[in-house]
Amino acid sequence: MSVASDDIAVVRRGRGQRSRTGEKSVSVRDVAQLADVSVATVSMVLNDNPRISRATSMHVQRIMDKVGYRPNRLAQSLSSKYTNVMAIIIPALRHAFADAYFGEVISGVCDRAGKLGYKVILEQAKPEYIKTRQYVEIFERRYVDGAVCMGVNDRHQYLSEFVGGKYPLIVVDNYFPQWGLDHVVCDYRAGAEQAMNYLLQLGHRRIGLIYAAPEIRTARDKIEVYEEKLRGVGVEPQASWRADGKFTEADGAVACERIVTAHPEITAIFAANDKMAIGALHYLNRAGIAVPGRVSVVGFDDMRHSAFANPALTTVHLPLYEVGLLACERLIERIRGRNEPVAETLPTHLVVRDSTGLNESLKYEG
Amino acid sequence: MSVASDDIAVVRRGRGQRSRTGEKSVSVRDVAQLADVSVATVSMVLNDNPRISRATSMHVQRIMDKVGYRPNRLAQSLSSKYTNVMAIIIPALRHAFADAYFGEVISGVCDRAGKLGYKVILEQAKPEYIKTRQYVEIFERRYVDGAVCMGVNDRHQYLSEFVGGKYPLIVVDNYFPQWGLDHVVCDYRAGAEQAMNYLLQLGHRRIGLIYAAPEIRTARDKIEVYEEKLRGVGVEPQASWRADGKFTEADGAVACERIVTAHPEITAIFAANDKMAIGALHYLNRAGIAVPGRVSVVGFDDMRHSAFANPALTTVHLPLYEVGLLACERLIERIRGRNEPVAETLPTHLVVRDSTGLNESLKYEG
DNA sequence: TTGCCTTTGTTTAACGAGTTGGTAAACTGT
DNA sequence: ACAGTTTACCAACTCGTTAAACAAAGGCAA
Repeated sequence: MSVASDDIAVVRRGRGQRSRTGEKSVSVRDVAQLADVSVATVSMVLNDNPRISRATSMHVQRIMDKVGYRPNRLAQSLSSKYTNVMAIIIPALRHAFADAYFGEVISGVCDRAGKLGYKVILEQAKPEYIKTRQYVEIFERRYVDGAVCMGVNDRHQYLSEFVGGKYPLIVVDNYFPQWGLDHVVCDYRAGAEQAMNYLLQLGHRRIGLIYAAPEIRTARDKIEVYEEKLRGVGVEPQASWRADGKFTEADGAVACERIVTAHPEITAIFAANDKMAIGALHYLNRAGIAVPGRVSVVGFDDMRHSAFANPALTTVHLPLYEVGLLACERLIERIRGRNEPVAETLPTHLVVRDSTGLNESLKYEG
Repeated sequence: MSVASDDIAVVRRGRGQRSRTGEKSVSVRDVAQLADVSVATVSMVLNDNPRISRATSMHVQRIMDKVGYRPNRLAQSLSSKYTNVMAIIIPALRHAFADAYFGEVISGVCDRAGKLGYKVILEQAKPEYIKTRQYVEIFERRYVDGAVCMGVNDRHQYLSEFVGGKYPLIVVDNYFPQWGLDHVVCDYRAGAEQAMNYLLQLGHRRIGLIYAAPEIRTARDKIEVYEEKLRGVGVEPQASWRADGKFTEADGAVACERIVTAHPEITAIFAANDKMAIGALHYLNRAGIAVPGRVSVVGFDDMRHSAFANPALTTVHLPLYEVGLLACERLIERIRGRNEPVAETLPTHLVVRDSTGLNESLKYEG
């Protein structure tokens, strides 16, 4: 017996992965040997295959616990078709992850993914990234099973490569009806209507618009609703009532200044996101223009800190965290085999705070 | 010749991984066969091993391009010891990724990681995550080669498992001298000194403190410097001059209210981060307390939108993006074999804006 | 001509799992 | 006691890549 045990050592010769510090990690083979069963049995225990008896299963489990066996995910994925990893692709803006907008969605995706056994990798779609087709490379090289794609605009033709569902992809907060992709979006039109209706109710008629990124379908929706709503009350929107704020505080402030100085008759500003709205508030404060006394401001997104702006910002709440949760779920369904495209639209609502008030000029008119 | 070619088909029987849509992907074997060389040669071409002649290399390259061969990363990692993936571990705060503080660091890590050929996965250290030791599981199951760890506090004993460098880990913005881990931190003490020195220069003596998370070493540093600096000018800091703002706008506002109502003699507030400072500004505005007229406010972090607060926030700038870049670099060095711990400290500087001014009460005293 | 590097490959065994056809052994029914 | 069935498991191969050991041919000096 004692001599024969050498054979075991011989069988294991050369095997056993060593970590960078030289420790060997335990594999199925080790467990199988210790439990005195075949590797197949261990594998089946691992995936609780009904072909294994409860007794054997418990026995093997105990051994696994004892030696601290952890199945190597690389080996698992190599043979199993799935990696259980998804990518989040965000645009290559400066310090994009520091943007609360993307952050909320990412939080949602990560929370749900973690719960469903998926890991999440982060990808930034820089020009170089697009040019070298990395977005498809991550699939071909088996980094991920699927991708959540945010902040894409109409010029991003690369999305067309995902038509047909060869590689699972879900688009967040934009939609491409022509391609039959999955998407999860907030109801941007309804949100814009809520904002505009409220301003109109307060008596505002000459309303400025700080827009951004008209190459994004959902951003264009806001512009269109703005125009429709004004025309709905018989006001023809002037081209110079609007300016591009590029979704940033700084450019939002500049846009606001441009609009307000050129058109002192403007009594309200609709900003297409909170960052620009906060930029606008900042300019108005500096310029000594009372908010909401002389000019009302409405934002869009309901970022967490917008409630703490001075004055607290009235804005349209977007369920971005929920969008993330749902996008993650739908993506996993697609990974698991669904083939018909789905399109989810989540409701928005207006959050009234202190940056909006009655159109004061009404007092003199009425 | 034509008959013998059947053998080749026989060799390939049963091989070829199929994607979920049923297409077979091309492997080294396919390339080898087409190029009429061995798989080893293809592998060596891939890693441009000098043992391969230029001619053969070019020939194989051409075939790879033609058939669109993409090496399977799972298989590569399985045999190569490295995964080229790193984790970012952040605390389990609600919607943590939407926090600009973490976002800046994450941006830095991602940018540098992408450039150096690493992918980044996101992990949230929820209680459950800690309890089941997932932070070590990601190493044992070969998800990652290393981890960047943010927002850890002194109660997070799990970090002690990384002592000795078995698994590469780098700690951001906190330090544990006793464990010999790698860290990259901002110079929190210097930052706090810059803020306090400035307030003292402006003539403030009765200064309130909105602190948070004293279980974090770097957060404690700010508190200690606050006390030291006050004592340095002969003022004994009162316990009730301070309140916990929990790093959020809402609690920052509450903390500010508590301090200011209990101590009307206070002329300045030092907040341990910008979010709490913005909460404080919000409260002060609502309460009709002039900033900086009656109370000055200094923040900490220099979040992007702090410049657009009303009034624009004076704050201590932290090079968080650079911290991310550096953390990523140092981590990769550690992965590649460095064994001595490193500790990097990055300088901060004060950004003076509009929320701070001379102590007005000096007028009456002087 | 022999011996010995170099250069340039190839053969083959890992890496650590999943999977499937096959088959002893233990039951069941008669 | 014997055929038929079920249970419980194993051997052997799979996935796609790396790397160590081995081999053949060419160059060059003694």
